[in-house]
Amino acid sequence: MTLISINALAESWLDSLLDSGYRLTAPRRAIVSIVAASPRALDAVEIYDLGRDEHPRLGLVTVYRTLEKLEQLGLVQRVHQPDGCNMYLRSPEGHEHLLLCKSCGQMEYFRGDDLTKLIEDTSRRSGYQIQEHWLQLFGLCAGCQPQNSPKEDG
Amino acid sequence: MTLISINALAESWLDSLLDSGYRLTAPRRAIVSIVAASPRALDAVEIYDLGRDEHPRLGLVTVYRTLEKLEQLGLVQRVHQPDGCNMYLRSPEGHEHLLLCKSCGQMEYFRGDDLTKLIEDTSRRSGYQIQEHWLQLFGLCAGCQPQNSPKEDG
DNA sequence: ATGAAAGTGAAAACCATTTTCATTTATAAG
DNA sequence: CTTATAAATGAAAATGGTTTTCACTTTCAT
Repeated sequence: MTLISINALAESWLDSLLDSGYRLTAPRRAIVSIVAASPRALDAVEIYDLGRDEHPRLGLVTVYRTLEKLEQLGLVQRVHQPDGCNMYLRSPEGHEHLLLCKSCGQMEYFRGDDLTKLIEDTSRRSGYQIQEHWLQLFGLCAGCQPQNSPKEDG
Repeated sequence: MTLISINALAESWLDSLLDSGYRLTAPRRAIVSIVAASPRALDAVEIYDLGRDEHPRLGLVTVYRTLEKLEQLGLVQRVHQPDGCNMYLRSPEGHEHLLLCKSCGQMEYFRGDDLTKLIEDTSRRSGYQIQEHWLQLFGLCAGCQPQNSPKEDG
């Protein structure tokens, strides 16, 4: 994703906020520019710290409130961590799932087309009407894998 | 699962605790009997409340500490909720995934055999070495679905 | 410019979970 | 059956991410 398209993404988020009746403020612009540009999930405090470079008076509360709005608009996805905390990541196009590197925090989306069948099968067998699902894979990205180790059985 | 086998399950958990060098105490017996017998995921406070019927002096802290041990022994599985809190559920036999009813809290395990292929494919395509995964489906169990509503597009 | 409503941020509140620490208890040894 | 001791307990306090409160500021329509 180039700088130009990242800026376009941030602009489109600001447009969405406006379209939904929200106002454009300096704190929101700072938060939007950071989250739209980040290829990895960030937690609220990271966004807060980065945001204060751009807008020193920024408050952590505003970070949470803005993320909540961006999530409601479907622009940002909340990522649940094993420790119960949340990180925030721009939404993918269409429905994809998350792949997170436990070492560097890098994330990628991947398409889970196969999952549709799994969910349908499970719904049929169990009788459940399935409304929502979480699939997150955790591991080591290519760059974080030990380069020298003999191949392992994983 | 019959009463007899539930009691056997609780006994086997107590044996596991002993085998790992832990002591058997009244609070632990109460917690084990509740969690081993429950077909649905319970949160810490639910276990605390149920546990005090059996052992009135039980403390919430002990519930957390015992659940931590049971989880480490692989006997209990922690279920992450969308709100960030945790519930606790006896572990399935082998690797299965969770299906939770958003209405009544009933849960079922289902086998995600198909997921193995998805994970392998994703690992190959992304270069990630995948170590862990979460798959949880949320919906309405058969009993909680609106019986009278006209069929919907879900 | 002006006013009303939305937005902000510091501080306080919240709440699930964890830590602290003095007391109690299970277990092994005698 | 005692006794010693290390583990376990529970009340209270601490923690830490997140949310609420509220007085003040800012946006935007007029």
